[in-house]
Amino acid sequence: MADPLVVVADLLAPAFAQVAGRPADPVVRPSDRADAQANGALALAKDLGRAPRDVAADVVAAAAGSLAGVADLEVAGPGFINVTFTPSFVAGQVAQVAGDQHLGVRSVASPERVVVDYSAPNVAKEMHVGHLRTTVIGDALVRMLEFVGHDVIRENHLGDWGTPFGMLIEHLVDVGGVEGAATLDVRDLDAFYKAARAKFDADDEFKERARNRVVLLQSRDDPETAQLWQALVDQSTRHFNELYGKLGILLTDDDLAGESIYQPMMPEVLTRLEQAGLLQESDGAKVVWVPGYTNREGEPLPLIVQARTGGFNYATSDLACVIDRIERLNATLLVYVIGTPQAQHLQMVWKVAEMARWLQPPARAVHVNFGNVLGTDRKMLKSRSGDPMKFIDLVDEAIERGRAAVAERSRDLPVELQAEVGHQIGVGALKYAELSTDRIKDYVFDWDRMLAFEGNTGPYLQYAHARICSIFRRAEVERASVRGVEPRLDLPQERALALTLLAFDGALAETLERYAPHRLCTYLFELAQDFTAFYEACPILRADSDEQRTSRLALADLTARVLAGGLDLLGIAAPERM
RNA sequence: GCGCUCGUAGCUCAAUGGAUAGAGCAUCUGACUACGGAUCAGAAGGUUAGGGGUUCGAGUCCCUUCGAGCGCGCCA
Repeated sequence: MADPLVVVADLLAPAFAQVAGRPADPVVRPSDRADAQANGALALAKDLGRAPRDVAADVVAAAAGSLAGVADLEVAGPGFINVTFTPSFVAGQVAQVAGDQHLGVRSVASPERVVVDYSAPNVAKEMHVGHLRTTVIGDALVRMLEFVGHDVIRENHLGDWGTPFGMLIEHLVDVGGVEGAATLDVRDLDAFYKAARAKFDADDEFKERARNRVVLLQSRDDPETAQLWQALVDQSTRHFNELYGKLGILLTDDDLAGESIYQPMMPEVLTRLEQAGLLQESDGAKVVWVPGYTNREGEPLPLIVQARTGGFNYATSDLACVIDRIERLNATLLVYVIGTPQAQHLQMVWKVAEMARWLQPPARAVHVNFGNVLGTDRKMLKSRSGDPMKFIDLVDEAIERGRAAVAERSRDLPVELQAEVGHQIGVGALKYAELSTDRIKDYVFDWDRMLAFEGNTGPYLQYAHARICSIFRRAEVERASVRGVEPRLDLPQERALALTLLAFDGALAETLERYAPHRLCTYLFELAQDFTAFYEACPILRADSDEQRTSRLALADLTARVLAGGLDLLGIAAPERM
């Protein structure tokens, strides 16, 4: 309960209720013109048919004198109530946060079981920039949801099923079968896929083999086919895991929930749709008509759950997936971190799941969508060959650039640390660039900017953190020793830093409400800026007195912990030296 | 044709319907021996694509025009 906004909201609630003549909650928000601003009077004035200023004045009068920790309440503008805290109140709150393992972040009132579906690469296909987005954003959300107390299940919805596997498996047979899989160059899965596709298109005999192989695969009772399929999956996941490892992504083999595992459930999905009276036939296919959706000709648009040929498709498997997550995993919140182009498909699947009463309150599904990654030419980011940029190339280049920067600028860093720190900086820059802008919009990918180490970048935040660690090294003071200290907030920079430190909880809450990691990034950037301003204006090691020095060390320590903690929630390392 | 998303400073981006639209980069002016200069203080830079509407109040909501991108029946 350290967030001053919450404290003020609680304190003002009785005054609002008194003026309203009924329970009424103030809307309290941060403000750059005061410590906090309550603007509930504006909405209240409408209900009461009175002037906002008068209502605000009444609230202030009703609250006057009863607010511990508040130095001033002032009616401003069209009816805002500006709140200014007493320095001792702010200092006390900071000391409380500093003494809290959780850095003042409240856990959610009612923890839920949450499934986060993210990354979802395809077997025998190279991951590209699109996967970078879902992987980095999804991973950050997982960390944050867990931090506030939810029970989070990660699911990597691997693309490991479907008709392409006929040609992939036959191609694997041609290049050496199961033993051949081990020798595949995992760095060039696309070449494998393309070779298979080329043969499929050019060679009728191969095409026939591929079709037969799909039948064998789907029958699920041919050991040789299963073995070949497994070899492809294993080889691919090895590659994915290598990437996740380099990038510091939480996903492991335990989180794999590929499309293949839902195949056995497909007939049941149809049966249950039938029982619910939703299943219809159209042009020989089994479909569910979804209200509100039309096709090119303006006719109703169905969700096809069984093709004319009898095969199931991804709509069916996504429905099975919803059932599985709700009924087997007991999840109440399904988070899908998937690109915007899938929006209509997901909406239709969920609509059907609702109509069938599989997906109903409290359970609900959320689409955490995201825009495209563009090159500096404002067109989709492509490699030189014209294909989408490979994920692995981006990660490797980030690491390389991070290391180059460290080698150039951190010569005094022990050599054995340089490679590690360079890696952390490169990966941090890449991830921060992904996370720091509104995910819905397209964003421009620019190495030079993300690694410029200036402005709103990962390295800037890491630098601010490393500087604080450096202060403690020089001061030869144990970080933990200043942790109970209540800081003195004499200078404006000290006060500003303290207030920003207290806003961590609110920033994280807003981030999760909107599934918008860039909110947390913006907060951390402001915190780092406030710290450097404080750092310039308030000498720490050369403070006027021991008391002041300890006070400032305490502020510095808490800043470092919030920075490192916040970066950790984004999946970014905070090295102590760089 | 229908539908969805986006359009904010030269560039890259912020802004739960709230006061004078904020940062960073680039540009310009500065900073006692640099507690780590990967820094800080300041200046300049805007008809929020155009038009209309709702509201006490609109970058934000609604309508419309223009521009960019994406999706729309048996691939996933």
